[in-house]
Amino acid sequence: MGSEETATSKAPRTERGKRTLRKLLDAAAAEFGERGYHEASISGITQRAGAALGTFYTYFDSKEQVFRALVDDMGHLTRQHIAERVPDNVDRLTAERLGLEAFIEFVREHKDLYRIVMEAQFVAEDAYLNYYKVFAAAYTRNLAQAAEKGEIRPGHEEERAWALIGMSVFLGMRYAVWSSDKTAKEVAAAAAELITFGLSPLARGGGQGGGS
Amino acid sequence: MGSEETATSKAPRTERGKRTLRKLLDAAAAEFGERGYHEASISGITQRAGAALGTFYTYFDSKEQVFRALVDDMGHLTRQHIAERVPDNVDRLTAERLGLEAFIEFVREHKDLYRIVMEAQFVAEDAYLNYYKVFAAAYTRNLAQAAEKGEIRPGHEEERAWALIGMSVFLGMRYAVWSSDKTAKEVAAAAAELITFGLSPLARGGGQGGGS
DNA sequence: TCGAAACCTGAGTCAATATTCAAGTTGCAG
DNA sequence: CTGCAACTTGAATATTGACTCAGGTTTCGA
Repeated sequence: MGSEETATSKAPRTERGKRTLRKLLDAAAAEFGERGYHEASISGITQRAGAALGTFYTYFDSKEQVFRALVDDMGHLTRQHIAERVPDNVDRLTAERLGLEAFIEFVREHKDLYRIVMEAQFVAEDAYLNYYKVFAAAYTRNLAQAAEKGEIRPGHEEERAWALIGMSVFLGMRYAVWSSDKTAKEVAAAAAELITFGLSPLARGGGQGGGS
Repeated sequence: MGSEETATSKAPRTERGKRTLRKLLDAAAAEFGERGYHEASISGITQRAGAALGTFYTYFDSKEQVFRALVDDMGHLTRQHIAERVPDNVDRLTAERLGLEAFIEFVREHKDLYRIVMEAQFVAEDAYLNYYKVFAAAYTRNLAQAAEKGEIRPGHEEERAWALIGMSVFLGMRYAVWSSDKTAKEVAAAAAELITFGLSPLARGGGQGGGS
């Protein structure tokens, strides 16, 4: 459905307008990311953008609207970044590892924006819900396909999808937002091992095989 | 050490005072849970509690302080509920399943309070951080012990702990907060299967041999 | 029973800030 | 060049809600 052009009436019509809109969006991302939705102020955004307070309302209807725009944008960027890093001819288990690695890297490069997505849960719940539902649906489908091909053991794809998303989000929070004391590769490798073999002592030989 | 008694000076000294404090805490939990931190108002809390606005400040210094008190309380309640449901003589893999089951049940019975914990990330980040750090530390220790006993394959206990916590949180959000279309048992069983054997098609069904 | 400490009350203070608007300034088509 | 639409400006408006306080009521030990 039309997730584009949320506010046609406010679209810029000149070059100058386009430049200003972009400055405002970047400034908004920085302001929301640093201070959180409620601490953030429109005047903070316009100051960062080097514009006057009133200019904001030339391009947006409200504080919440910019916020939503940023959340949606974030969904696209995340999916795009992961898709770029995961060739679609690899098997599911490899895709899981590469995907998680790409995700952690992405969060690291966009801490501010990622915070915005998480906060959306309390500011624009429907946008948040949508963000993860889209992810979960795609994930569930991928798992089901992999099960058919015999790449993974079949069963409970939906629960697995949510479980795996939760893993990614928390690992991202812990190892990308809060601290970067391990590389994305390391973390992804450890998690991939868990995802692939579980905790059972019976699987595999028993060793780790550690990363690089 | 002293994580108790955040505001000694404001502790109630009579029976009436204790009753009022309790009413305020319950009212605050309901108000924050339903409306979120910023939408919630002190007057909303006192109205629910059937008290006057000023009474609030007899027991709390600020809006944020009650909120923090609730987050801390939630940590205790969660751990307690899980501990009650997980006998400590069972092996780790069983404990994982029972723990997750208990967790989902708990979230279901305390949706409002659980929302508060999640929102703490943006209102009282240090309280939130602490909440999960305590969990992760205990989890990491449990995994390490289990590894020593040979109940699970050793390796990367910290990453595993965060991954498992993330799974629980997201499964709780999806299957307890957003919808209850599956029983806690079902969800826990599906996740436990993933945790135990991973996604690999070789585990379980395929005779792994392995055993000594 | 008495009085002081504890507690309760709610109108009023005060700061913050989202949003509006009337008056400019700039860009561009003709 | 001209003039109008697009854009910018920032002071003013309006609302909201956390927090205070001076004066009353209740509790409870002595």
